[in-house]
Amino acid sequence: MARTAGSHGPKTLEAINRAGLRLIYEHGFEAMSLRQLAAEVGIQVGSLYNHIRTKQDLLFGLLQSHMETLLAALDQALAGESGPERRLAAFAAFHVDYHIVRKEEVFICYSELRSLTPEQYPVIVDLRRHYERRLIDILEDGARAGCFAVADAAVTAYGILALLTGVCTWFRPGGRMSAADVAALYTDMALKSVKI
Amino acid sequence: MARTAGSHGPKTLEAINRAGLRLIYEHGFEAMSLRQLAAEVGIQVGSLYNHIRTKQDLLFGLLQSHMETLLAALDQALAGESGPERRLAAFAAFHVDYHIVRKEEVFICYSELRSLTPEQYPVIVDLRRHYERRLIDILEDGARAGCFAVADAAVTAYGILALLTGVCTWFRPGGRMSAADVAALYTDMALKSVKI
Amino acid sequence: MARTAGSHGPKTLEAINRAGLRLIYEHGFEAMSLRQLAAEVGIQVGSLYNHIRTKQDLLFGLLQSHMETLLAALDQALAGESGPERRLAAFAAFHVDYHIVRKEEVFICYSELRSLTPEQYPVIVDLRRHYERRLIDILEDGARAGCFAVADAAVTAYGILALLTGVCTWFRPGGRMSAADVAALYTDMALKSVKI
Amino acid sequence: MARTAGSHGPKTLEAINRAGLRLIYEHGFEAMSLRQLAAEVGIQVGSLYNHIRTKQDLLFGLLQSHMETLLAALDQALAGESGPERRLAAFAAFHVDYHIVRKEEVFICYSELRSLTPEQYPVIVDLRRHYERRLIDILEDGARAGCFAVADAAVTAYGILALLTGVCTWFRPGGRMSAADVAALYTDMALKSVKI
DNA sequence: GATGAATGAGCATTCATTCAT
DNA sequence: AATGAATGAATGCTCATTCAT
Repeated sequence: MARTAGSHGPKTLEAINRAGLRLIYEHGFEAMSLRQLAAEVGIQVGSLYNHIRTKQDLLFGLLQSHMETLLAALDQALAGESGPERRLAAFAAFHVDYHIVRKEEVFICYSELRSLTPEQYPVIVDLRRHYERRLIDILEDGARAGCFAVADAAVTAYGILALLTGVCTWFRPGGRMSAADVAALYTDMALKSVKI
Repeated sequence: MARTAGSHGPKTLEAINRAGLRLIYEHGFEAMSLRQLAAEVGIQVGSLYNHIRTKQDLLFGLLQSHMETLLAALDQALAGESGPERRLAAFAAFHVDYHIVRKEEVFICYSELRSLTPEQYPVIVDLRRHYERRLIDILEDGARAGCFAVADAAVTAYGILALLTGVCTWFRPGGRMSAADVAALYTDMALKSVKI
Repeated sequence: MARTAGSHGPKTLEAINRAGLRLIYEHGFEAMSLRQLAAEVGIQVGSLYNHIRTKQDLLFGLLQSHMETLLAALDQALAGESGPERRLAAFAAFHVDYHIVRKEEVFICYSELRSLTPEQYPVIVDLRRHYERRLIDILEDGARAGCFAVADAAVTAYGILALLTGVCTWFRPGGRMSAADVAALYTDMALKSVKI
Repeated sequence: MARTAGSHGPKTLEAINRAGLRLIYEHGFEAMSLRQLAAEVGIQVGSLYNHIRTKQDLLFGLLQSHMETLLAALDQALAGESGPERRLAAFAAFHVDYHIVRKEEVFICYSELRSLTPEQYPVIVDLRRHYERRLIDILEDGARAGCFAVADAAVTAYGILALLTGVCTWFRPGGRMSAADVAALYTDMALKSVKI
C-alpha cells in the first residue's frame, strides 16, 4: 500500500524542512530524532530518505538556505538607503525585524554551527561573514565620513550584531512591546553606541 | 587492576566536572557521551556513577555552580561603586571580562538551558533573572536620576547584556585587541547606548 | 522523463542478468542490493520489478540457466569421445576451460546455494548431480574396463571435480600459464590420479 | 539487573566466537545478524559490544585465529617427516583430516575473504600463502630430487589443495567412508597426480 | 515499461544506567 | 572507589517490495 493521502512529491520535502526546523529549534539537532521528524511529517522513517540524503544534510540545507535568504533580504532592505547613518538605521531595523520573524532559523544558525561537518562549516561561516561584512562596511564608511566613533570596525560590528540579535532569545509577540517598538528602540541604541 | 593513575578521591569529581564542561562546550550536552567523558577522565564508564547521580545532574550542577559563582563575583565587582554611570561601567567591564575568562561555562549556560528537566530549568533561569535584575536596577536608578535615556529598562538591559555577552562567541586571546581593550570599548558602547 | 538510454525492452532483462551476475559474484547475493543493481543497469529500483519477480528469483534464474547451459555444453564436448581415458580427458579439459571462461557463474553456483529457498535448492542440486553423474559414469566404466584404479567412484569424482574447479578461484588471464596450459596440466593430473 | 547466570567474562567471548562461527558458516557473514548471534549466546545485542569491536572484527578474528592454528598444526604434522614423498603424504593426510574436523572454519575462510576490509584482506591472504608455500616447497623439493613430475609447482599445488579441500563441502560423518578412508584415498590420488 | 514515493521490517551500533565483584 | 559485563531502549540508515502515475 504505497502512497498515503496528502503526501506526494515536493510537498513532502517542504513538510520535512518545516518540521525539521521546528524540531531542531526546540530540541537541538543532536537531540532531534528522525523518528520524531517522520512522525511529525506523517510518513515512515525510511521514507525520509526519498527526500534527504542524511540527517546531516537536512541541517546543512536548512542553514544554507537560511543564510542565502537572509543575505538577499538584507541587500533589498539596504537598496534605497544612502549615508552611513541611514544605512546603519536600515540595517538595524531590518536585522531586528528579520530576527523576530524568523527566529527559529536564526537561532539554529547560531547554535548548530558545531553540528556541521568540517566541509559544511566553512560554507555557512563564509555566508555569515558576508552578512557581517555589510555592517562593517557601513561602520567604516561612517568612520571615514566622520559621523561614527569606531575604534575597531569589526569588534564594534560584532557588538552591534549581538545587541540586535539578542532579540530572538527573549522576544515573544504580544508582550509589552511590539516588534516595531523593539526595532525602534534597538536601532536607536545601536546608533547612539557609535555616536561621536 | 583497579585504580588508574590520577583518579583517586575527590580529585576525580573535579576532573569529571572539568572534562564535562569542556565536552559539553565542544559537542553539546546531548552529543557528549559518558563514554567520552570517562575516557577523558581516565576511568571506566561505570565508575562515573560513584561521583555523579546521572548525566542530567552533571549538567545541572555545572550550570548552577556557574550561576552562583557569577552572581557572587558580580556583587563583589559592584561593591565599591556608586552612581548609575559608574555602576553601569563597572557592570559592563565585569561582564565582558568574566565572559572572556569563563567562556565555556557562560556558553553552555545559554545553550543548554533546553537540556534541563522541567524541575531544573526554573532554578537556573531564576538565578539568571537575579543577574539581569542587577542591570535593570542600575538602568532604572539611572533613569530616575535623569542620567540615562531608557524607554524600557528590561528590554534595554537585554540589549546591553547581549552586546556584552557576544564577546564569548568571537573573542580569541592573542587577537587584534586585548581583553581589556574589548572591555573598554564595549563599556563605552553600553554607556553611550543609554545616553540622554 | 521516462526511459533512459539502454533500457528498452528485453534488452533490459539481459542487462539485469548480466549486472546481477557480476554483483553477486563480487559481493555475494545477500550483500548485493537491488539499488546497486538498478543503478548499474541505469533504471530505478521499482522498474526492476517489471522484469524480475523477486530478488530471490533473479538468483534462481541465474543458477538454473547456468546449470542447464553447462550440462548441454558438457554433452556436446563428450559427444565424439569414446573410451574411458579419452572421455575422462575430454571431461577434464572441458571442465577447466568452461570454469575459466565462465568463472562468475560457476563461482556463485557453488557459493550461493545456501541463499536458495527450500523449494529452489533441490532443483539446482539435482542439476548438479546430473553433471557429477557424467564423471562418475566415466570412472565406473573405466574401473569396469580395468583401466582406472577407483576405490569409490563418487568420492574419486568429487576429488577430481574439486581439483579441476579450483581453477576458477586463482586463474587470471595473462598469468604464467595460458588457459590451455592449465587445462593440459590438470587433465594430466586427473588422469594420473586414477591410474592403475 | 546486570549479569544473567552463566555468562561472565571470557566465557562469553568464547561463546560468541563459537556461535559466530556456526552462524557465518550456515548463513554467510552478510546474512548473519548480530541479533541472531546475541540470541544464540543468550545475551542482549548491545552486550556483544563488550566483547567485540564490530561485526567486521569478529569475522577477522575468526579467520586470523583459524589460519594461525592451521599453520601451527601443519608444522607439527610435518615435523617428523622427511623425503618429498613422505612429506607430501603427511601434508595430504593432515589437510584432509583437518578440513574434515574443522570444516566450518575452513569453509568460511574461503568463502568470506571478500567480506574483509582492504586492511584485513591481505593479512589473511598472506597467512594462506604461507600455508600454500609449505606444499609448493615440498613439490619443488620433489621435482629437484627427481621423484615428482611437476610442470609448475604453484599451479600443481593449487590443484592438489583444491582436490584435498573439496572434502569439506561434501563429507558427512557416518557416510560410506570414514574420515581415515577418505584421507587415505585422497592422499593416494595426490601422490599419483605428480608421479613421474 | 519506467518513475518516484511510499512501506515496514530490519540492520549495526551507541547509549545511559545498573550492579556483582 | 573502580571495574567489566550486563541491560533495554534508541539511533541513523538500508532494504526488498508495492503501486499510483
